[in-house]
Amino acid sequence: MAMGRPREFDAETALDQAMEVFWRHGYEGATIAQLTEAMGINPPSLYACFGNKEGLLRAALDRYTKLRGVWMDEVVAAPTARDVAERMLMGIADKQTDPANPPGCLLVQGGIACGTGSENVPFELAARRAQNEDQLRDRFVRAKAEGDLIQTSDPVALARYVSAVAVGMGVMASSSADREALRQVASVAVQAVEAQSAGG
Amino acid sequence: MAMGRPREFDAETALDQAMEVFWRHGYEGATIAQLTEAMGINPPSLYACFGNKEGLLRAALDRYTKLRGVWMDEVVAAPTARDVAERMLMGIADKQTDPANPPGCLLVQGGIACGTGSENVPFELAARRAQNEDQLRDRFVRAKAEGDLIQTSDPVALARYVSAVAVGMGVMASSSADREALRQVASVAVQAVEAQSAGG
DNA sequence: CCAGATATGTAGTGTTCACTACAAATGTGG
DNA sequence: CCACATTTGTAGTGAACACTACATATCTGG
Repeated sequence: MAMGRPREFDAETALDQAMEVFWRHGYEGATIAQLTEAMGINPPSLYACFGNKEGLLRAALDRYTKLRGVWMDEVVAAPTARDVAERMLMGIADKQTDPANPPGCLLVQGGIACGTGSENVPFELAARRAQNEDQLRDRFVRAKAEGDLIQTSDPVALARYVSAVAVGMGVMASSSADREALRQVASVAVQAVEAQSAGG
Repeated sequence: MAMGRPREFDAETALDQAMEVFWRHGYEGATIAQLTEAMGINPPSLYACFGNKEGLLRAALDRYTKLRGVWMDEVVAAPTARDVAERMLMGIADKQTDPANPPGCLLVQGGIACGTGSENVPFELAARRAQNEDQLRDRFVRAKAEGDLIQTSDPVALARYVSAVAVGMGVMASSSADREALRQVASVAVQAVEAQSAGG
């Protein structure tokens, strides 16, 4: 009985636009005015759909990590730990300098430090980064079990390491590092994984 | 002829307090009210001494990089490229989890992404990080000339790599990574430098 | 002791922020 | 066609922000 007036905008398309604004300006740097303009809607529509600014960020993060999760599945499908690291870091070098997106990574750009009232935003981002790290860790645990990584290697530390390099590359990308520079970093970084690989 | 009323606070002590606030909340997240309270002064004193909020940040960054520069000199004094990397990254693991300071690194926490009107803050931070990278690069160039690094190694890429790892560790530290986790990352990271070292 | 100069504390300034009342518009079920 | 439910656009709301006018206080040089 009575379904109400239908929404006139597509939530996912609007989220993509919001994602870009957060990505470029960070959570605190992004204003509702910028967000609504990018999304092509007015503030009341935003609040009716996403609750508040933080709810919008969470929705954007959900969408970001969902897209990214598909890619991560391809990454961990690489045959060896070394190839996983290389595929991940080289892919990140390309993605973080893709002109179709703002530079860097939303999970870093979103907000490393925030002011009073937004203290949980950095934690929110950290939790999403931790998901990637867990996925890497599981893959490296398997690599060690398969004898691909040497027995003295620590899969947890390796996953942390690759994750840290990825974050560092994201910060570099956001401060105008070019693709070649990021690839150089990735190339060197992979050598540490090689050093823990059997026959490497 | 008439020197005026003397300042009642010590500028460097006040800067240390401001530094901590920027470190913890980022440039945009830090408010003048928080800054003045931490510094123990009133807004007019702040503006008379530092110009504006951005001027205060620059002064805090100057002080931060000055203190850090002393430490970096010790780092590059290590005998080999490998030891330079180890000393730097292990030292960072300790410093970024020192309870005497906010977690992470001011040059990252200060603001990776900022809103309209503060666009140059991220560049300001990036420029300071680049100084460290340059210092590392010079050291690695020397290491290669000395035969400490193998002839196929790229000192520029190596410096970029170590710098990227340091930044990544900073982000990890700010999201509650403990000292042991950072040391693990440092330990793995050093292996990439070892792989480019003569006799490594 | 006085004039010039700078610092300080109080108490604001205008602006921008996230967020929302409200009425009009647009749909559905009976 | 008629309640009813929900969305939309306009136009604000109070709060927080960076920053400052101004009177007072505290110094130096003569």
